[in-house]
Amino acid sequence: MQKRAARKTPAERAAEIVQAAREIALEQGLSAITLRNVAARVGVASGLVAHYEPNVDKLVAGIFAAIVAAETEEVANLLEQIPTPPERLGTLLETLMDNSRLDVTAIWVEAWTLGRRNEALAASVREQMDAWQAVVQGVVEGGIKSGEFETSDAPSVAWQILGMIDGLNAQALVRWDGVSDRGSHLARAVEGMVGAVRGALLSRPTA
Amino acid sequence: MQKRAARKTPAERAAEIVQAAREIALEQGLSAITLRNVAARVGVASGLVAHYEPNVDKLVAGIFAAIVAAETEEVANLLEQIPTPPERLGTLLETLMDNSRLDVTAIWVEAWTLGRRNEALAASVREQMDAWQAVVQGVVEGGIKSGEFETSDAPSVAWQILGMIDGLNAQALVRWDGVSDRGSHLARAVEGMVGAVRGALLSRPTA
DNA sequence: GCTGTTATTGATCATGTGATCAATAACATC
DNA sequence: GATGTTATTGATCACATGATCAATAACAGC
Repeated sequence: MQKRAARKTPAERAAEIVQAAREIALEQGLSAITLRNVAARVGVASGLVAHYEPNVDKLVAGIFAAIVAAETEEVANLLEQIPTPPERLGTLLETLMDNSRLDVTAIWVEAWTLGRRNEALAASVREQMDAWQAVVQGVVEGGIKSGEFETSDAPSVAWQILGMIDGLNAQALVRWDGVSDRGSHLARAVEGMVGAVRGALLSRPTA
Repeated sequence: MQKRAARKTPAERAAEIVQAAREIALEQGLSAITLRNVAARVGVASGLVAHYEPNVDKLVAGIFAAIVAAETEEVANLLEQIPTPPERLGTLLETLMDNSRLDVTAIWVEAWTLGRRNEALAASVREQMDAWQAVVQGVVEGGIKSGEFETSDAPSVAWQILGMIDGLNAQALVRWDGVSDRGSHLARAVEGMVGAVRGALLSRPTA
């Protein structure tokens, strides 16, 4: 049993701390990111975490941004490989509604509230929302160009789609039962909004 | 300047405390409901609040339920006075999206996160979600009966509509700009979902 | 007016938070 | 091996939380 933690490169240690904070956020929420909590996970004194992260609020904001940006990028990359806009939008909905990202959803929801008292986090939230919106807007605009979508207001529609997804995911966080066919109901709603042919967004052939 | 708070009936004092907690929740959020905070607002010692509310977690859960239930009831009553299901659903969307209830939305969002560590609150959240869902489901079913809506799954559609509204409102909490015509975009989406004629949900004549 | 009930106080305890910093010890360099 | 740099510690501060409870004082009924 070693009393003192092994001495490491500042870069290494900093990475460890960020990683620990990320894990804590995903498992227990952003508000569980505390100096002592992170320190314990790394196996280090609390003072060391404070030494590397001069400000907890900023650490939280940074972790939030890292987690969410990774997801955005991942999905964006996935969409790039899909040829047609309707399929792309359908995949977007499907991917975001598959309940495999509920931990990230929980972080979004918590950030909305925490941003009220953490200005750095609030800024990160706005930034990441914009990033998401840009991705969705790109898909919608692609559909307009190809003539498969018909809407005059791609930016607003993109925001709307995002809001719907967030709301439905937040709902699933608390109450996952009672709702069947979440994906196809949403697909139908979005079809109505972007002016697509009914069923156009279903990547799998209609049953 | 009176040192000691005037002696009051337990019922009176209890009502004061609940009222103070409600105001704090709406102004600063559920997590601002603390013994000392509530006590200060009422103008009594912190111990007295603890005396009337043996458990802060339950107080928070109760305040949440009171605030949200009042809103549900208010909207339900409003809808009762509207004759046709499409108009009723349109009014529902309009009412919930008019940004006059953002304080209540903030409480919903916070409750979703806080429910993670407050079991009583989590139970209240589920309860109040069910109440909302019942209201929406009633409207949808009315439209099915009248032949103006066409969907085979009223319960799921109701959940879906709720989720969308919540998500869009939560979004408005953080970022109110950049989105125009939130109401009409949503109306179009919901029309697609309930199988209504396009424009059927707009209470005002289409421009 | 006296007396008993009880609404109210405020100090206290155990915890938890972020932040600070002198002291320590491990490592690299000479 | 000695020396200097610096990663690391852990005690400490000020503050906030929920909860408890003996002491106090205001009121009602006699």
